[in-house]
Amino acid sequence: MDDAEYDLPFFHQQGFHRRTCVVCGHAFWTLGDHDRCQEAPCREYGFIGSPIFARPYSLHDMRETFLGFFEGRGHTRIRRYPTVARWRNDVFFTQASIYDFQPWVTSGAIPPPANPLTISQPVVRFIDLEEVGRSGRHFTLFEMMAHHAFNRPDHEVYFKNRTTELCHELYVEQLGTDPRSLTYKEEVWEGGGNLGPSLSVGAAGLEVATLVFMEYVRDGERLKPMPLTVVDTGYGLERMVWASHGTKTAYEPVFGEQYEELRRTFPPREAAILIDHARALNFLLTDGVVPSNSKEGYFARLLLRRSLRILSRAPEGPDVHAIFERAGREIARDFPEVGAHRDDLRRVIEAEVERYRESIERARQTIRRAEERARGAGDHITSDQLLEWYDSLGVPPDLAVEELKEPPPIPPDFYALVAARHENEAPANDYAEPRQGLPDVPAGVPATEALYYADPYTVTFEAHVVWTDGPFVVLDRTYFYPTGGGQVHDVGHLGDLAVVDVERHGPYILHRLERPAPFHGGDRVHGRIDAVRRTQLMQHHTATHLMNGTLREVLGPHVWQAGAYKGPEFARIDVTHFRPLSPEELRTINRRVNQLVREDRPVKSYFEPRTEAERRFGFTLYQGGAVPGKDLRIVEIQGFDVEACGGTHCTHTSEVGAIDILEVERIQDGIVRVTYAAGERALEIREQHELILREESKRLGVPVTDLAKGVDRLLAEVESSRKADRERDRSRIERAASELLKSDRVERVGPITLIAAQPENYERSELMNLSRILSQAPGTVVVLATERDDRGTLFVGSTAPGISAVEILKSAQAAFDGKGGGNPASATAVGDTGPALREAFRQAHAAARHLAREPGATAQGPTDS
RNA sequence: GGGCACGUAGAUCAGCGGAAGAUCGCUGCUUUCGCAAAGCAGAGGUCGGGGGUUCAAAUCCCCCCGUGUCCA
Repeated sequence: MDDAEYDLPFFHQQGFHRRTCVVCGHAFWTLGDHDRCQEAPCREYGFIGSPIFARPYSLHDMRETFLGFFEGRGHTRIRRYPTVARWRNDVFFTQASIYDFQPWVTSGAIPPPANPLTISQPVVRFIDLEEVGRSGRHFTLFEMMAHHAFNRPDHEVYFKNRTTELCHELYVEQLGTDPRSLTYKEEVWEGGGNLGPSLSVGAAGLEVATLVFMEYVRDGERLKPMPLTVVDTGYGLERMVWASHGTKTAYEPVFGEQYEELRRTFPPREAAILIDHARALNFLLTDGVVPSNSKEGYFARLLLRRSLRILSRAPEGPDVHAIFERAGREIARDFPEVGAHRDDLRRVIEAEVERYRESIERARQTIRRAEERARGAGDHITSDQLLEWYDSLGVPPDLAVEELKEPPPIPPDFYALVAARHENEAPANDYAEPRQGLPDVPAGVPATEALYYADPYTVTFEAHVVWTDGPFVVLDRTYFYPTGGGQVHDVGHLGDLAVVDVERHGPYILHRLERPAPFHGGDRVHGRIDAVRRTQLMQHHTATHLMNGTLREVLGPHVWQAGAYKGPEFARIDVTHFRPLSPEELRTINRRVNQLVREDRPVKSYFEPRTEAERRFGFTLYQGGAVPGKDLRIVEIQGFDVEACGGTHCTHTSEVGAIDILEVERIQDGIVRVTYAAGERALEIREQHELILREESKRLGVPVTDLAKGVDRLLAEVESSRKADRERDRSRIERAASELLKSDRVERVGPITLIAAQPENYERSELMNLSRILSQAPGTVVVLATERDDRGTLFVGSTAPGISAVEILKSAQAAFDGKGGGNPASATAVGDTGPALREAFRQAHAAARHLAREPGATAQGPTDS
């Protein structure tokens, strides 16, 4: 980055000079006479015991001071975004305030909610989890204070100079920092293909702000200026509060009294972890994360289980709910939504605590059994086993060691070894790929006016072609709905040609025709939408909002939409929930959702300024993911459900007709999927089902109401006939056995009873059973041969301990080219038929007779074996 | 999203290429005035589903389905 990037008029006006840090080598600007930048590790902390601000601040005071300062300087205060970044698929959590505006605002696709703006954004970072409680300054969740400006060529708000000036003014004039103690270190920021200069602001060893200027796009080796430049700043609120107190760690002023109290029971590190995790969980659960074994849910589980593990070491201490709720009440003073559904969150935590208990109990059993087995084998549990248990059973190594009589040592680098087990795994997914295969519309083509928002009922219209490319057509205005928001696209006709697909592409709506478009720019075309399909899509979409609201109502406000699909055949919604739905819950949901249909509530769709909509309805608006932009399209089912949504909807709930739940499944831990049909499709499916019921009841000859009984009867019949088959086989074999036992096939050879026979057409398993019956008495050797399906089978069974069935078999196998083997008790080989088989049988018989005469042959073996 | 582990009798699990098992529970009998308990006997299994390898698969391989867990 060019030095000139940092050479700001502000620095010169104020009399800053540029130095180079003797430690890190970075250039920095200062009014003082430092030879190094004022950030650790280049210099040690200097604010402990001597705060750098004029007075101590609480979190609340500092937040208000910051936001007020920027409001006083032309910024609009924006509400926080959820800590779960549902609007992005490259990350789970909001890790910086700028995440709120990526990718739509920062790419220029959608205008920011305000410009410039200021915000306090709680952010979650798991990268430093191990440092929490240890370093005295790390948190899983912290508030990133920020002021942002988005500059377009035609509208410059402010950039580097003003940003730096504002920052300096905040610290010096508002907070009373000695201007000579501040250093502005030159750095380069890079991320997501963009980069730009940044200034890291240090004071007394602390990095008190980062000022990032997103300015360039990397284009190979060259840098291209961005059409939209962005001021991205970050000020750690907890850090600022800490610096205002100058305490030993940041935890005292941030965690306050609760920290003092917990420290009476727990060491400082554990007390800090407990509160830190409780704070983060309060935000995460409020924002709709349900603890689970994958994705964002796992991080919530991790925090909770770490806390439970600590708490289990102090059984007399407070329980997890007490700590969680205490922390929640503290947060609710400034973020009321966090305290709003405490009972519901309590249930979520209870369910998770229960699962943890079960999981630990299971693990304990496994450990005990494994050790018994190992000891039985004269072996012991290895450190490697501890690793395996942690990975596959979730047993913390210290717990495993507690449980073992002879524990192995826990490797000092245990968690590094765990990480090593996972290092060859696929990396996390990236930004969403832009939709493939759509042509780029050249600049200058006017944006498509989307008419379906205002009027979802019109299905025929006139419009002008503004651009075409092969089968793709862009009109000046359209009623065709493009795939989006989980709703599939319309189909229909433009002129005589079928529209097979409709996609949104930037500001354009692309109609894809069945074949290349014969249109030219300026042509007037007649559009006709498949009204039946559109109506069905509208019914499914409105049904989905009804279902979503009902699920929240019945299951609790922890329920958030985690995905949805509205097609012409059926619709489905995935929601966060901590256990499968019970039949009673399902019934309640079914009743309620259809009641709402019958109530014929008005459904209003309208645009509203974002800040206003958020103020009125809160974050549950964003069920389909956060929608940036100044104005939101609101779909409001009167008195029931409000969501930001771009889909086509019925205007009254009765138009949905009816909703039939088709299927409920747990698609993953923490996510429940409900599939249903509405309107005409609900009727169709109901008719299909009824037809099936009627036909099947006719087939079974029972009334529909007795179908279950009929099926039970049928299954019982199947079962008993299978049993009868088995019984018949058994008695046939038993008969054969008793005939054999009476025949001259039985001979006594010394202490051994030898039975050799060649029954006809037996299966291998039948031979085995026959032999089993024949050799019930100990000291019996059985040799059997049979032919079936052009294969000869030779079977030897032995209950004489000294005589090995497999040995006898081996001696005869070659005679009929038999393949097989076995053990001393039983052996089988399959090979040729005819004379070869008879020869093998003869050899086996002879070998058995020979072995029986050997001195080692006994009828009774050692009884203890 | 990926790795690993696990799905065997009503329950908890063993077996991990050669003739499906243990414990508890269940049923019956013995014993008892009755209960508990004990003893004896018995019922209960398409070894999650589907392909494959093999003379032979609960066991090995592949694909599904389900559960648990760890990591991103």
